[in-house]
Amino acid sequence: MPELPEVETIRRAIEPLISGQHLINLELRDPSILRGDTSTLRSSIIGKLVTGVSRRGKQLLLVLEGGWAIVIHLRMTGALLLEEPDPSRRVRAVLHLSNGTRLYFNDIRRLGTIALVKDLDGCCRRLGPEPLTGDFTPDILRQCLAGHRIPVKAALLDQHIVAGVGNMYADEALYEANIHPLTPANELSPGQISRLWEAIRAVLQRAIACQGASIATYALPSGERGTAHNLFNVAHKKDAPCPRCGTPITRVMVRKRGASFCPSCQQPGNHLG
DNA sequence: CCCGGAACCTGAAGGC
DNA sequence: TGCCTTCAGGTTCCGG
Repeated sequence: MPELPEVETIRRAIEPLISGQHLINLELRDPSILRGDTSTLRSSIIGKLVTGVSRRGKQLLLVLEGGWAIVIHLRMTGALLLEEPDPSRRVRAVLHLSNGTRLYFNDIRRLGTIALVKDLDGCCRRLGPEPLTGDFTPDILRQCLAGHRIPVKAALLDQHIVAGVGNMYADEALYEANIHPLTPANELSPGQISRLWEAIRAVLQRAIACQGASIATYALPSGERGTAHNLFNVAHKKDAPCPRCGTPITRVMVRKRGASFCPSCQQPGNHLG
């Protein structure tokens, strides 16, 4: 599933190909994926210069001249491909650039969305902090989690608390920080906050270096697969031995979401350090 | 604010 | 073999 490392990998791949080009056409093969005031906005972005490609959380932002932007969210099964896939029946939209580059928005389940926005700041304002920027400190993380009695696993998945972390990397970060997923977010000790902060950043950076995790349908724009899943300790590892202690990895449901963890290394009430 | 549940969506996997 | 149910997971919305 595309989380922050996967979206960042896609951003890095397409940025040099489309930045500085003009958007010739936004071909909508399945108009239902488009969000926002469609007809007016669509006509106002055609022909615009793409000034850059950025990312906010799991959202890919194609920034256009004049304050416009195309905001792409891949959700579960979305992909941006440089070549038309075969079969092509799941291509929902195609972006045509002035240098001939085409970006195929492929999405099996049609949960992914494309939004055309004028107010980029406004559309990202509700997201929590970016975990890989310099202003994300342990104290910022502490502030984000304060006041939330919900399980820390659920808090990490809430994009309004921290942006970009999804199910896989939340499980990996909690494992690396030795924190039980059901620990109330506002009951983490200073030491746990500090370890979790470090773990979130390490897990995400490592995954970016591996160009993302291709557990299911995720692929780079080139069609290649990422290799970050080879580093996973707990995510999608139910019943496998914990790399540290050998205890089989357990999977439980936390607020209707699967949570994989080591029941020995990540015990509740581990307020050590 | 806090929480649970449903909805969106399709393909894989499991039960019978 | 085939039908049926469940699950997977990101996000939003709605009700208590």
